Amino acid sequence: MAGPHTARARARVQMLSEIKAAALAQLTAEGAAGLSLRAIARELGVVSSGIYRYYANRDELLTALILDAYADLAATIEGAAPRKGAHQQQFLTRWQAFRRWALAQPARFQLLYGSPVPGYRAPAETIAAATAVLVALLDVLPGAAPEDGSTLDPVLAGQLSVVADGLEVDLPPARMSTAVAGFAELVGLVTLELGGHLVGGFEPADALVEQALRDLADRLDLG
Amino acid sequence: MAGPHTARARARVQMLSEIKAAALAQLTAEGAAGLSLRAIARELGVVSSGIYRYYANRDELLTALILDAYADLAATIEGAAPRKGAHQQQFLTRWQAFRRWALAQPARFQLLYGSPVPGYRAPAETIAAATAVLVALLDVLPGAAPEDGSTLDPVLAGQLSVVADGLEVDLPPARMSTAVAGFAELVGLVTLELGGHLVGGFEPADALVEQALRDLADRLDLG
DNA sequence: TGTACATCAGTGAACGCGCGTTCACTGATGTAC
DNA sequence: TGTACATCAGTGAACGCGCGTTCACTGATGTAC
Repeated sequence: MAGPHTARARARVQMLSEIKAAALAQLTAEGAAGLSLRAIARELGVVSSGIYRYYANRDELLTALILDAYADLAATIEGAAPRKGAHQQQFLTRWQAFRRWALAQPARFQLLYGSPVPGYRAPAETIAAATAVLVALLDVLPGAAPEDGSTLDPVLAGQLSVVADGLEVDLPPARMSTAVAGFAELVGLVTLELGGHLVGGFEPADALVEQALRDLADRLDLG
Repeated sequence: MAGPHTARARARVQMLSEIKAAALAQLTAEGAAGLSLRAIARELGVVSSGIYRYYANRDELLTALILDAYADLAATIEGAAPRKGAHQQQFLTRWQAFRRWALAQPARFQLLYGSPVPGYRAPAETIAAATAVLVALLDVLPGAAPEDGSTLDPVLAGQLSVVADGLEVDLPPARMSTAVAGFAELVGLVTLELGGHLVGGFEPADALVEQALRDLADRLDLG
């Protein structure tokens, strides 16, 4: 728990982060499935078995990369707009920050929201880390309930309450439903954009996403 | 172009499809990055170099799998609801068919909409095949323009018209915008569901998706 | 209907490459007295 | 401040494995006359 007090401990911290940096570079070039401990060792000028002083195996390194990415993404979103001022502005800024982060670092986005890495089984800690992102997005929505005469399926309403409680956000089921669907919309837009599915029509997709988010803001009673 | 008239030609057609079937099984087990010609050959009881009589290389096989998947998905959507009767019913049935296909064959969905396969460069034909899916989804929307006093960014409106023309669907920009965003929403919902991002809250996500699609239908002036 | 030739599916060996992980080791760094 | 011992980062060799692709070949199938 104590910080790095010795030269050895400081070197260790540095090496851990160099390994992750090299891994990220590889992720970008090859995708998660191509992540290779030997290639990382080569990159760092270290013999391949040396990596095992730092990560017990490939999966453990992948987990570290995933946890880092979730934390970085959540922090980026939060940092993009403080929780004050007009809700709509906060909303647009934060949700667009999600996209900007993904476009700037597509490999990390794919690591989090892309195809599952074959053979890798995510440990439970990653689920907790994932929620931080959703919380950062939902945290700027107003909690006050709108007229709740909506016709929501009772099972769904129950699920939505449970999730809202779990995330510790104060959103009524109807708005929560819209917000979760909106999150899926954002993930989908970025996925399509990165996958080149919007080529030939939109591209850059800024205007399309802007419009989608403004529409979403309306549905969330912001504005 | 003529069908298989000789035993040799018939055997060839059969072998092509056996290779693709084995490849699909592998895709399911290992993901696209783990697709191996040697493993396919082993599976079919053929020496590894034998595969090269059928596909010039790994990329060519991948392309064939992608083209097949797009075609199958588009056909499944079209087959789910004929173009007659209430628009909203057609819409819900077709869009839900997209999700059902994806849940039934997650590996194929990931191949189309998941992380790009490292080292694989999709040829232009795949783009054409991809549009068939979108057309199948958009084809059931009514073409009549709603009141078009919408405040759409003119650049975006232009892009939307071009895409609508390219797809040969008759949708005004405002509705096209909603439809494309809605497609992203569907892709995102399925992506999150398959990625296990909805675990602990929704799951099965049937009610969530149903609600999202009904909301979307409203925005599209169906119903 | 029969024969000569061309096509092509599948073989088997090889090339050159990469991977994750284990293990016994060396030598430098850190700790306790 | 100095010495004896413990820790641990990094080495180098090895195990056992898998991959895509090329090439010269054989023998069965198909075609033209």
